[in-house]
Amino acid sequence: MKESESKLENRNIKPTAMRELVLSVLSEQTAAISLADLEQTFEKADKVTLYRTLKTFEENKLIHSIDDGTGSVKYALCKETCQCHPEDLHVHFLCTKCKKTYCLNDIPVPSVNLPTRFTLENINMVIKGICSNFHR
Amino acid sequence: MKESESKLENRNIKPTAMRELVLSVLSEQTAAISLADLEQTFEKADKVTLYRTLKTFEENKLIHSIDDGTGSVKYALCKETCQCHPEDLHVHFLCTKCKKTYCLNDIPVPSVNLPTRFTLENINMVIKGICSNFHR
DNA sequence: GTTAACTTTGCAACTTGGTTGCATCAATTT
DNA sequence: AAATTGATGCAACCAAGTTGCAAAGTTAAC
Repeated sequence: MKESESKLENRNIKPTAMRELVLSVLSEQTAAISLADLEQTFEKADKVTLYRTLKTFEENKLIHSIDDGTGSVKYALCKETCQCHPEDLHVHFLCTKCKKTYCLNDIPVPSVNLPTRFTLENINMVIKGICSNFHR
Repeated sequence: MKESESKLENRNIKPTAMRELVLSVLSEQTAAISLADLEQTFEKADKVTLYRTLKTFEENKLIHSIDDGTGSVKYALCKETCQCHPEDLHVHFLCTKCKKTYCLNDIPVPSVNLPTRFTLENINMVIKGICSNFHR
């Protein structure tokens, strides 16, 4: 069995050809990509199918979405063990020059002392700035 | 001179009637509000005017915007001294039950040790969960 | 192996939030 | 008062995301 196949099945996603393709595209990325980005890597693929594929992946925690404030949601692969719980989350970085959004996998989202009676479910932390590609 | 007038002028915003009205609505809020919310508080006001008013306010740092991932940007008043620099920023909280977005003014955005060659400009940190209104 | 049941895919069309262009109106300046 | 500048309002547009439905593909049952 192909690796992509088992990755999908591990997350209880039926491994169709389309899904394996999308997964492989996602695996190649160094930055998070949007639905539109994904669409453009395929010459001929329906936006809606890709959209639903991403939704399925996200629901099953194969990928996570990042709202970086640019108006288009980005997606990136989760780590094998990720359950998308607060302790699994990492910081994201949006470069205002190159417009790319990176997972800073090594930087966990810092914990916050919420006032009592506030229950935490999820945290979205996006840092904007200039990335190393523009500092060289 | 009215207080709202001077608040506007302090931020170099020409105090028109419309702008004073919008400012007063913003002042009344306990949660951040969207353009659509704002539109509804006025019986008769053009969406575009309100939109541009918010833009002007934001550019001049009278208010700040929060992208809470709901698909509509929210706005809230800045503190008097706010320059919207990283050290001025606070955490925001989106309640998944009541759908309101609150400024947690007392909780500064925690500082993050970025890898070298990453320059920080801004941070958006939104915590999702359930707010006190639903814990009573 | 054929039929039935279910899932995925693809097309069209729509919704919503945000945005721009342009004409009009108000206010400030000379 | 005429001229310049800025604010407002209407219409129309744009992009991202989303839904409905039919066609194609897959799986299961007989």
